[in-house]
Parts: sequence; C-alpha cells; structure tokens
Amino acid sequence: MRVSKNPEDRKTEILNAAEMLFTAKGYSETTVNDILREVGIAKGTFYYYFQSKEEVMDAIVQRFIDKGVEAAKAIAADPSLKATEKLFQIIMGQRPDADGQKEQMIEELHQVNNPEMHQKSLVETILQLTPVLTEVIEQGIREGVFQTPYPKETVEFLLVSSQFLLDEGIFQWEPQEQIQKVLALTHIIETTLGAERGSFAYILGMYNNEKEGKSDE
Amino acid sequence: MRVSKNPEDRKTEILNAAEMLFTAKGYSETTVNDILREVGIAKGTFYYYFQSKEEVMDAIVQRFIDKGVEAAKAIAADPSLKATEKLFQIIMGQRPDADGQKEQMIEELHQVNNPEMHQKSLVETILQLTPVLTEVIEQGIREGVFQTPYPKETVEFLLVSSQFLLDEGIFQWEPQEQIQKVLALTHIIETTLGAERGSFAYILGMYNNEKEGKSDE
DNA sequence: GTCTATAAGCGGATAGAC
DNA sequence: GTCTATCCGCTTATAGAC
Repeated sequence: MRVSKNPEDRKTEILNAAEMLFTAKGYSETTVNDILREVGIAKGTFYYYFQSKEEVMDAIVQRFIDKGVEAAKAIAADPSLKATEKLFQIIMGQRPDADGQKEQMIEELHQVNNPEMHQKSLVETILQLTPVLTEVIEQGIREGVFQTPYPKETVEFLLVSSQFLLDEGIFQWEPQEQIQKVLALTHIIETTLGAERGSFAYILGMYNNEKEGKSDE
Repeated sequence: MRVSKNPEDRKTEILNAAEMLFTAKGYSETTVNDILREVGIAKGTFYYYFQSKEEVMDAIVQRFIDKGVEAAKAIAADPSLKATEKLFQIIMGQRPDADGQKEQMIEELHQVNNPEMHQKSLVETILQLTPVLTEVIEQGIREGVFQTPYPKETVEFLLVSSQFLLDEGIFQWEPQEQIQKVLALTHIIETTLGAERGSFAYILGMYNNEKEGKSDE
C-alpha cells in the first residue's frame, strides 16, 4: 500500500519518531531500520527526505535549540530584569519560571550518548546566543555596571567555557568540583566584564539553593 | 607465511599505518581493509589487537596528546622563562623553537573529519594541561605578577575557551575574527589573572608576526 | 599467545523500478 | 514520492596453523 503525505508532515513525522528513539536508546544504537519501522515507511522514503541519519540528528538539534534561544531572547527582552540578572540566567541556562516541559527535553537531549550531536548543539547554541547576550552586555555598559573593550568576544569566551566546561557529558566533575567551578565562573564573569565584585553573589545564592534541594520544607 | 612479532611492535605498526592513512584520506574514508593491506596482516589480527577501528583512533590521539603535554611540561620547567611567557606559549600552543614536525601533525589531525576524536583530544589535553599550568600560575602569584582566588579554575576556564573557541574544526571563523579573538583572549587572560595590563602585549606581537608571514625578508 | 583465512551478519546508503 | 533490491564497510565468528 502506498500512502502519499504532505512533505512537511512526513518530515516532521520522521523527526518525531527519530527524536523519541534517539532519546530512548541513543543515537548510534538507533538504526535507520528502527526509524522506518516506527514511522512505517521504506528505506527509500527515508533517504528521499534526509540525506543521512546524521542529517536527521541535525534537524532535531536545530529544532531543539530554537526553543532554547527563544527562551533566552525572552529573558533578554524582559524590562524588569537588570543586565546582571539576565546575563547570569542565560549563561547558567536558568529559566526560573519558564514552563517546565522544555527543561525536561534539555535534560534528555544532554544525556543522549552522542558526542557529535552534543557538540553541534553546544556550538549552535553559542552562535545563536552570542548576539543576544552581547546586546545585554552593551546594555550593561550603557548602564555603567559593565566595562570591557571586547563585549562580543567576552560573551563568546564566557559562553564557550560555561557551556563546555560545565557540561556533564563532556567533563565529569564531582559535585563539589562543579560547585567550585560555578563559584569561579561567577568571579570570572565579574572580572572579565569589569563588574563590581559581588554583583552576582546574590544570584549565585539562588542558584545554589535550587541545585541542592530546598532547606525549608 | 606467518610472522610473529613482539606485540608492542605489532601494535605500533598498526597505529603508524592507520595514522598515515587517517591523515591522508580521513578517518571514515579509510577502511579497515586499507589498514590491513598497508600493514600486511589479516583481519583477525587487527581485531586481536584492537576492539574496533575507533579504538585505533583513540590510541593515535592519545599518543599525539602525550607529545603535546610533554612539550608543555618542558616549557613549564624552563627556568629562563617568566610565568607570563610560559602561560602564553602553552595556551596558544606555541612552541617557538620546538622541532617543526609536531606542528604539522597537529594540522593533519585537526583536519581528520571526526568530531568525536576531536573532542576527546581537546578534553584530554585540557585535563592533562591543567595541573601543569596551575603550577605556572601559582609561580606567577608567588612572583607577584598574578593574582586570583581561583588559580586552578581560571586555568581550566582559559584552556577550555582557547582550545574550543579557537579550534578551526569546531568554529569556523574568518581570519579577521580569529585575530580579534586572540586579542580579546589576551585581554581576558590579563584580567582574569589579575596581571598588569599589557603583560602579554609584547608576546602577542611575536605571535602575530609568526602567523602573518615575516615582514623582514 | 599470535596469526591466517574465510564467511556471514548488520547497518548505512544508493539505484532504479513503479 | 515511495518502494525493493543491492552494495559496501565494520564487525563477529569459526576453524585451524605456528
């Protein structure tokens, strides 16, 4: 039986099935045949829509990143937040009151055992987040709380180091080391941006409380 | 005809052949059969020594990193160099008077089209370089030229950002952007380490001269 | 323990018929 | 657009020689 569908729908169908399988079993453990079975199509159809299994992964990553960048843009556009708060929230990937569903997806995708997908996702995120954050820094410079001759490059350096160094899939730090690194990063953010010492200290307190479980329950 | 060899020699033989082929044709374009033909062994022998083609890749990367770390240790141990010089040379991967053969190997390995190998190599390098550089920083602190409450973490931060951000295989920057990033990194090194502004300026001059071709020829 | 030879399985990718 | 058939490369298995 041959069923023709709207190309976009078919593509989305494949992506959804693949995403489910990739997150459940991992990328390399998922075969193209698995995807075919799940969607109910033949191999030729799959390769009509995607050039390779990897291209499917790329599309999923892209879909996923778009959501994260949107969240960051929302934070950046929030007029009630100070530049320091925006910065810290975006860099730490903290979205205090965003809907919780996305967070789960991030968790899952991070744990997918696939260095390649992982790296691509980090790189794309950094590239897309850079202009957003640079704008925040320049806002901070105008407000007089930040000061640096290299706003864009500093953002890139901070993003790269926080995304890669604090990523649990790339480096495996002990919980204690992780805390130490967040402390250090806070200090480094302050110094590289020429912010007043302690600008991020109170935000850091919030971050730690969330991570270590609430003490007031 | 059967030839028995010292296991270590055999292993090295396979690694050498594989490294040559990987750098010549790329990892995925090199088949296990290619390696067998080159070394002159049977398939069973290959899989007797290595569990997979990827394991061969890992071993090559490891061999390669060990050399780089040795070079860094040599720089760190050189009593004629100041802490600032040691730091900059190691972070920029500059070995001014080391034998030039290694540099070529770096180029080649960087171009092998394999993100996973690449990432592993960077992570390993960072992990092994951290203690070496941390010692240099602490030397600098004792000498009074550096000042930071987080020497180790700052080293990690600088290594991660320089290794990943300046890596041509991960981000593809225009030459001009690349230069801008090196300038910014220099500034960031100075501020994060609490060094005097301009401490690295003269070293930076050396770096640029080398990269852009000599003007006095 | 080291090595050869061969065959077969599996998964990604392609060609070409419908 | 969709399918079936097929290829190619990594990997495993087997059986046996030195």
